Amino acid sequence: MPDSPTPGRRERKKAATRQAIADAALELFLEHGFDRVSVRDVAERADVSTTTLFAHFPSKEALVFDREEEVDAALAAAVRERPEGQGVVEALRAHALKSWVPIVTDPRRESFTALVNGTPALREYGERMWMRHADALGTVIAEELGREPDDPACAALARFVLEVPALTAGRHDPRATVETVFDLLLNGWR
Amino acid sequence: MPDSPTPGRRERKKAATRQAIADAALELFLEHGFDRVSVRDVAERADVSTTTLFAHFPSKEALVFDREEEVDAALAAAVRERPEGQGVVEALRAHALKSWVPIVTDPRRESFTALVNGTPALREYGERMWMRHADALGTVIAEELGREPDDPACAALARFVLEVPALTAGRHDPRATVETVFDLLLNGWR
DNA sequence: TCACTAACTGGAACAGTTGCAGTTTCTTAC
DNA sequence: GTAAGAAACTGCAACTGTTCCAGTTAGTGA
Repeated sequence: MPDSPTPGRRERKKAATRQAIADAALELFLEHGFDRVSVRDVAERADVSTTTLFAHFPSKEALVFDREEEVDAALAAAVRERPEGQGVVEALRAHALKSWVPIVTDPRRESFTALVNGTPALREYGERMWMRHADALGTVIAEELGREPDDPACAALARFVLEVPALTAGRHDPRATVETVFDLLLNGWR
Repeated sequence: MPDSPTPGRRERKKAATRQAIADAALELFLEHGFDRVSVRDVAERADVSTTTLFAHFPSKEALVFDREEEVDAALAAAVRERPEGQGVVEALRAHALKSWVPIVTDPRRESFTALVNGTPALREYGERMWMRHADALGTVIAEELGREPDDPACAALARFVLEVPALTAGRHDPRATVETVFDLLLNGWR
């Protein structure tokens, strides 16, 4: 949060435009379905040109996944600022339970989750974006453990941890699944 | 190999057309880069209409990943037909070392690998296609161990194993990476 | 040989995305 | 306060992947 003190009119208007586009998109997608709404429709509803829309979002799918920064930072923090003596895996388990599970199970997000899971393009885009954090997380883990930045075991751990949300998707008990998967990561197969 | 005995002229021609398209695509992609070649170019070179091209391949990316069947079958076989007393993880490790590593390290594939790894769209498409085998593999593992077909630990193991190729991409010693990752899967994180 | 049908064709159309030239609106330095 | 400069926005045309459609060609099987 570096720029709380009134970012100037221009930046405020820009943010407002972006928000208007995202809102229009979500509204239309939830009402008619992602595939039956064109980006021109979204732009129309938000009262901007499609050119402007693409100046704010790199793709149609990105309209749905607004606000996904801070993830890198949150992951890094979870690892770096873990309690004295706690292992990396345990720290990530705690982070998953505290930060991811509530999101998945939040009833207010139900329609949103249904939209994403019900649209292959969105689901895949979401997972792809999500997996982009793997490099950063792997590097942080390696750093924390004093290994080479591209240590294969650290890279593997990072990718495996990031698979967790995909593994919980559509299950009745996400919490239990998270526990199971982290047990596997910690203790190995058997 | 169910239809070796002369599949008839029609089927042979169809296969030839498909092959011509795939060949033309690879040739052009290797020469100019994936993004600088349009599907119309490919169709032109293969001397077919773009309509025909899309009758054989579901997307532009699919032109590159020809022939990727048998993967499900090979994975299932690796698990099911493992030696008496060998664990599932060890069986998959052996399969990875025997079947995947040689492909990645084959010098004849160098330019192909460079094309895929150098084109984000292709790399992501490849990984996505690859991950589609996760459900099947997870089910086979569960079955082999007498668990529920959607057992979370089995699903997790399947996804993790399928991440291995992605984890070896671009590393100087794929074999060592495979070993490291499977050690992690078998023994857990310390 | 003849009907049947799968493969192929050409072209139009649609949707996502980008480029471009020009306009509006905010910012900043005078 | 004003003028230069930059950023955001506009409208439109173009390109690309993909699909649709109506028709042609060429194996197939009776």
